[in-house]
Amino acid sequence: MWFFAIMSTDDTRIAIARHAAALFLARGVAATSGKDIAAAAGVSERTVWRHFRTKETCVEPLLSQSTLRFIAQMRRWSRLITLEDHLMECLSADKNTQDDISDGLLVVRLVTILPHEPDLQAIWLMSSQLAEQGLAEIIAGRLDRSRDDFDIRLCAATVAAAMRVVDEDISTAAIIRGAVFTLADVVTRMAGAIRAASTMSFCDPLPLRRPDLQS
Amino acid sequence: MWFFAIMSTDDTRIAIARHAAALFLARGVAATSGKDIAAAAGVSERTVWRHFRTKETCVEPLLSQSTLRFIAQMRRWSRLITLEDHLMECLSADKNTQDDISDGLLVVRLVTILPHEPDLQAIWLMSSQLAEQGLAEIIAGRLDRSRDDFDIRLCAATVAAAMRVVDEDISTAAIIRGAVFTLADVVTRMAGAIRAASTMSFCDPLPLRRPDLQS
DNA sequence: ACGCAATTGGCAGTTAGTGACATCTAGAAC
DNA sequence: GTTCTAGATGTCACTAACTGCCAATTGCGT
Repeated sequence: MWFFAIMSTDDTRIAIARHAAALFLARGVAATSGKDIAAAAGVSERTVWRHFRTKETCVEPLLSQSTLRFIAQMRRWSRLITLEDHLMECLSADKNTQDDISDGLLVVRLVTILPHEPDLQAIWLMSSQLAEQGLAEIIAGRLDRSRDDFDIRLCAATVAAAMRVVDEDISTAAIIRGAVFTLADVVTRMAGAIRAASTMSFCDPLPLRRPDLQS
Repeated sequence: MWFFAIMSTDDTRIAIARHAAALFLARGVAATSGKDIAAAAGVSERTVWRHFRTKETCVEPLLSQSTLRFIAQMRRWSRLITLEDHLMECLSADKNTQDDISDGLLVVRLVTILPHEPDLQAIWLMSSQLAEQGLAEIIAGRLDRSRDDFDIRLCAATVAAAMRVVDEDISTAAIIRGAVFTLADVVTRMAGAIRAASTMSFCDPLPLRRPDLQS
C-alpha cells in the first residue's frame, strides 16, 4: 500500500517547500543553506536532498501545487460555459483551506523577488511550462484535437505565457504597490489576457461532441 | 581599455559553452563534471567557475548568443517592412560565419535533448525570456509605447512563447525525424506563429513616427 | 622597458549533493 | 497482539560543485 506512504512523502515535500520559501524570502537564496532548510522543516539534511536535487528546487512543489490545482479545476470546464464564468469558479473555489491561502501568499511573494533571484526564476518558468502542458490537454479536449498538434501546443504556450505575465503583474502590484484586487478584477484581467493570447477560439461555449463519439 | 579584455573573456565563455554543450550532448549532463568541461575547453576548473555559477549554465552563452543576435537584427526592423520580409533578412544573414552555423547546430541539438535534461530546460526557458525582453523593446518601439506597459509585456511574452514552440518543433523535426527546411519554410512557420500569437498588430507596415517626435 | 588593469591558475576550504546501511514507522497477515 | 514487510527517514563517510585568496600571466599604453 504505497498510496498512504506517498501521501506522507508529499507532505514532507510541501513542508520543506514552505520553510524553504520562507527562508528564501527572509534572507535570499544565497544566504540560505540546505542545512538551514532541513533544520527549519524539522528533518535531516539527507531527507532534503532525497526529495530535491538542489536547494532552489525546494520551492518547486509550492509553485507546481498551485498550477496543478488550477489545471485540475480547468479540466472540469464544461463546453457550455464561457471562460469568464469558469475562471470565476476556479479562482474562488481555489481559496479553500487555510493552507491554500498561505501557500498562495508565499507564491505571490516569491514572484515579487524573482528579478533578484535568477535560480528561482528558472523554477517559476518551469512551473509555467507545467501549466502549458496541462493547458494543451484542456484546449485539445475542447477542440477535439490531439494535445501534440502543433497548433494546440502553440496556443497552450501563448496562453500559459499570458497567464504568467498576469500573475507577475498582479503579484508585484499587490505586494510592491499594495494594490488590492477583487475576485472579479482578477478574473477580468486573466480572461482578457487569455482571450488576447489564444491562437484558437476555445474560450466561448462550444458544441458538444456527438454522443456516439463519446463514452 | 577594458574593451578588448572583455572580448577575450566573452571568447573563453563561448569556448567553454561549446565544449560543455558537446559533452552534454555526448554523455548527458549528469555524466559530465566541471573538471571534464574545463579540460575539454583547455582552461582550469577555476576559470569555469569564475564564468559560470553552475555547470548547467555553461551552455547559456550558446543559447543567449543566438537570441541576442536575432534580437539585434530585429532592432533594425523598419516600420515600412512586413514581418515576413524582415524575418527573411534576419534568418538568412544569420548564417554568416562558420562559427554561427556550428553554434546554431549545437543549439538545435541541445533543444532536442531538453525533455531528458530538466536543468538545460530551465536555461532554455531563461533564454526565451531574454528574447521576451528584447521583443518588448522592439514592439514598444514599433507602437510608440513603453516597454513596461502591460499590453506590451503581454504581447512580447506570447510572441516569445510562440517562437520558442516553433524553435522546438523545427529542431526536433530536423534532428529526430531528419526533416529538411528551406529558409522560406522557416520564415513562413515563424511568421505565422508570431502573427497568430501577437496580441497587438505590429507585424505589418506602420505609419512612420512624425519627424518632430523623433531625433 | 615599464606599469597598469584584467584574466587566469593553483590550492585550500566550504557548501552542495550522493551512496550505503541501519532505524523507524505503520499497515497487513496471522 | 505479534510479526512481517515496505517505504520513509537518519547517520555518516564520501564525491562533486563551488568560493576565496594570492601569485603568475597577458596585453595594451606610455
